[in-house]
Amino acid sequence: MSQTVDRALSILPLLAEGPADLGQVAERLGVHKSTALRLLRTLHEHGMVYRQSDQRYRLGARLIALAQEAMENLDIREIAHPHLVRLNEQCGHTVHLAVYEEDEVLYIDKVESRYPVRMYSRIGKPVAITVAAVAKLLLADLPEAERHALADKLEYPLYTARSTPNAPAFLKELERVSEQGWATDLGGHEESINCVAAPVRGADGRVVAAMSVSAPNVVVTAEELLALLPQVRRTADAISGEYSGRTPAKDPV
Amino acid sequence: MSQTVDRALSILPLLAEGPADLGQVAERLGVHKSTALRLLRTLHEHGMVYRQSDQRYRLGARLIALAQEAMENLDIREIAHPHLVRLNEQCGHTVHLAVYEEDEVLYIDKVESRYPVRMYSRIGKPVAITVAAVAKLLLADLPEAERHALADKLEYPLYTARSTPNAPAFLKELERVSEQGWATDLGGHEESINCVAAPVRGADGRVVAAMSVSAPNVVVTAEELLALLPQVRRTADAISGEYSGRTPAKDPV
DNA sequence: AGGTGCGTTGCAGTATGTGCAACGTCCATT
DNA sequence: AATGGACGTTGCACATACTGCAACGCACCT
Repeated sequence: MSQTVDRALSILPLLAEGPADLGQVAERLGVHKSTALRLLRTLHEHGMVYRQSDQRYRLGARLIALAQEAMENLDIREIAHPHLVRLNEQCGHTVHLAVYEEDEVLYIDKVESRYPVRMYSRIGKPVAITVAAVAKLLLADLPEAERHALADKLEYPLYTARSTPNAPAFLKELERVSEQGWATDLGGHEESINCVAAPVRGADGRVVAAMSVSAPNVVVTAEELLALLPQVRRTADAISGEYSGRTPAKDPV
Repeated sequence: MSQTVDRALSILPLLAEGPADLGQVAERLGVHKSTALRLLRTLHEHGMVYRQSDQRYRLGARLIALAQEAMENLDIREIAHPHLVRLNEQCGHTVHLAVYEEDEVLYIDKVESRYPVRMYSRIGKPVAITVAAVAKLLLADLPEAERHALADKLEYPLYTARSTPNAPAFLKELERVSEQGWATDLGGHEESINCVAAPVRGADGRVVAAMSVSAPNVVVTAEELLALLPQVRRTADAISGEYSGRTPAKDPV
């Protein structure tokens, strides 16, 4: 809606790919160098971009700090965390918490496995939306129209032979997940990694978050991991209960 | 430099304090509601803000994802990580990596303690700049003019009785740190937590990052922690060596 | 019904952002 | 050393695109 702001914000994902100089930014924005310069300067004043010693721009520290605050403001994370830790203490595997927001699913908390083999994933990282167990739960709860629209819009990268191949398969899987109330990802993202996930629901029954336990084949088989399902569901339900009991977070006066 | 972008970006830290509705945003920006609406819409299109069910705005998922990418692009983090993990395996305590950027010091990596007592800190979180051991190392290396200007600009919150009280004390401490080549924080931030830190240097000898080992009094005494100094310095030097040896990261074609 | 608070829309005026062209600087090349 | 090119930077005139206003719609409350 606002051209100037629109252009300025378009610079950020561009820089996320890697550092770029003024000319590159101007070219990719399709504007004159002087225009790009002024936008970058404004972004710089706010600490959103940083000018490194070779004069090129990259994303700045304030951006990272802001994102940090954004996550700390999510009350679901705060409530869930101790539960995730407890589950990790019981089973030893990696535990994730994820939320859905406008076409993206992202991890907002993680407790590392106590086994030597660690998974590659990070808080704040967008999830492989078409295969991850937590993503299935979050999307399965969307209103039908939105769910279909999103499924059509998505791409279906074939990470492995068991990745969800296309929209119809995905929608079918979502329905199955919706009925059974839990989800799995058996090697759909990385060949040797399996996950079991359960939904966290708000007072109105809508899914507000999803949590999962993940472990590589070399540690436990898929069957052994599935045996943890009751524990995972109990944990998710406990979080749901605590979350529903509270009044939604208000501003601190 | 660009008024519109400037205003739009000013919304973000404002929302970082907590969700806000249109009226509040407009008021705090000092602009008309319709103006604020257009800015918020533009931010929304880019996923930087999210409109929750009660119509209020809060920071959005794309912001978090961007920050994530920003950190993954920091080559120093990538190089340092395995070293941090190794140090953690040796000593068991929490290990941090931090960088300085335009008046802020922030953690860019962390390996959790293997003792049951965990520290409160998070990747991406700005560091208590006047007391943290890593901050001392990073600031001690700034050009004198910049260092003095910054020291004057800072605030000196008294977290504990041992917090750095004011600019002169801070500058004196920085000189000491600069000479000895390492730094400590002995209960300056939280009464019972101590840290030992060492600098990571680039090929030109400038400090590009700093790493620290932290542990609460209940686990080890300050003296015991200080005994780890040689190990910490060795680790930091190893990272420095590897970082200097490499050509600075270029765009992947 | 009537009133209040909030988000939203269309519009006219002009402040504000835009592209241009020229300049300075640094680096590579001859 | 001298020349050329690439890149960031500046000042300026133009008109686009942003602003604030006022009116509207809507939901909620009394």
